[in-house]
Amino acid sequence: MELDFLRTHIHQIICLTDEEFEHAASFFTRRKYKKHQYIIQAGDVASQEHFVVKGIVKSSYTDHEGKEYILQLAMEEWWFSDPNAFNTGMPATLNVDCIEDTETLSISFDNKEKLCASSRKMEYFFRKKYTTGNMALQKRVLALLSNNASERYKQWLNQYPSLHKRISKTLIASYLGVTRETLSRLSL
Amino acid sequence: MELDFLRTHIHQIICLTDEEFEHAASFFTRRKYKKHQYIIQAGDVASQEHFVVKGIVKSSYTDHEGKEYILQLAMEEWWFSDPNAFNTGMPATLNVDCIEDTETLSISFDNKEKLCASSRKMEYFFRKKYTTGNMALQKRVLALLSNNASERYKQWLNQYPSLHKRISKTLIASYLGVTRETLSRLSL
DNA sequence: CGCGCGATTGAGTAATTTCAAATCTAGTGG
DNA sequence: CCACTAGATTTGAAATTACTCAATCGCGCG
Repeated sequence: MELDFLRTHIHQIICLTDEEFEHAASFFTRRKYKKHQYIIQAGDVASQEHFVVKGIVKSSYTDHEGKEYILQLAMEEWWFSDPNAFNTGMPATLNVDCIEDTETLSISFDNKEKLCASSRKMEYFFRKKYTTGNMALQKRVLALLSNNASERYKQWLNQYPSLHKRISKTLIASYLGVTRETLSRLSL
Repeated sequence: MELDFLRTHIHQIICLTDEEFEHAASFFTRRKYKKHQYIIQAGDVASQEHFVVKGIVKSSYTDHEGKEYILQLAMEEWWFSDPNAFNTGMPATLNVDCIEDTETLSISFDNKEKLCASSRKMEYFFRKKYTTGNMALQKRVLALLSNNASERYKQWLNQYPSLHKRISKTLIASYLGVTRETLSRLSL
């Protein structure tokens, strides 16, 4: 069941009793989205943080010229949101839509705060989640600063071997910050 | 005093009593470094997280060709470490050294965990700190993906107006991911 | 069969880097 | 106060990388 998947995920970091997990789970809602459906749209409020149970979503920013830049490609066991919108209550600037049919367990900002306030372990869990998120983001900044297109692509293939079968090269290019034509020309 | 500065900083997010703050403060050690001195060196363990009381440090990665890429320029009221080394115990891959004489309040990984375990409010504080850190990192990723050199420089000047007087353009260039020659040629 | 979409290829252009040299500037010692 | 030096910044010209726009290819599916 979907909740088991969340439970396994949480248990990689903390150990919850059945009651503790059920308490935590009660703050989440289960959601289903179809391929190409939007989960978050720029301009809307984005008060939910989502845990991917099944599927893949892409989180992206579209600039004034209509060019799209992908911030995250989130598959099973990843969390996503528009962090700025989620944490500040401001309108979303990102779009999130589904690359495959997707199921999530989602939690509102208020519920997340209530959950953290009521469960020491879950606050610890989310703190640790953010530290790993920080490490990943910093790694990506470093890659963008120091690696050329070919090296970034190689590193990406290494880091996410299971993703590249499920995602078009056009999207990978947009994640890496190059055009699809350039990605296509890379010799590796 | 240095601790007052930390206290003010913490109070932007949570409210601590005198005793609570003194308890928290007891986990930190005060440190002084001179300009050009290393605080963290690649290869060493980096078990401390640092809060800047005074001064500026740069956190950077040096690749096999000797090129340096700046991950962070941390001034007063910023936190820095080698996040990967700090959280995993692995040897540091980053160098951190002082651009000015610098004073920090520093906390070890173990002490940070003890502090969080003993103080609900401080665990909340660090969780919130990481969420804002995530937002900032994501903003930087987006800037690297979507903006050219000139736009990144403009955005940086806007975002950190007080920093550019204290930092050489060579370092700013390295932070922005361009050569100093390119930065020098930008018309803005 | 033919449409539609993603991937590739080609040619010209724009942005950035590289390497080298010239210029500027702040601090030091005479 | 001035000359001098080290470091930072700027400028120049050629080379490289990546982008743009356009055309072609490949393939699954109705």
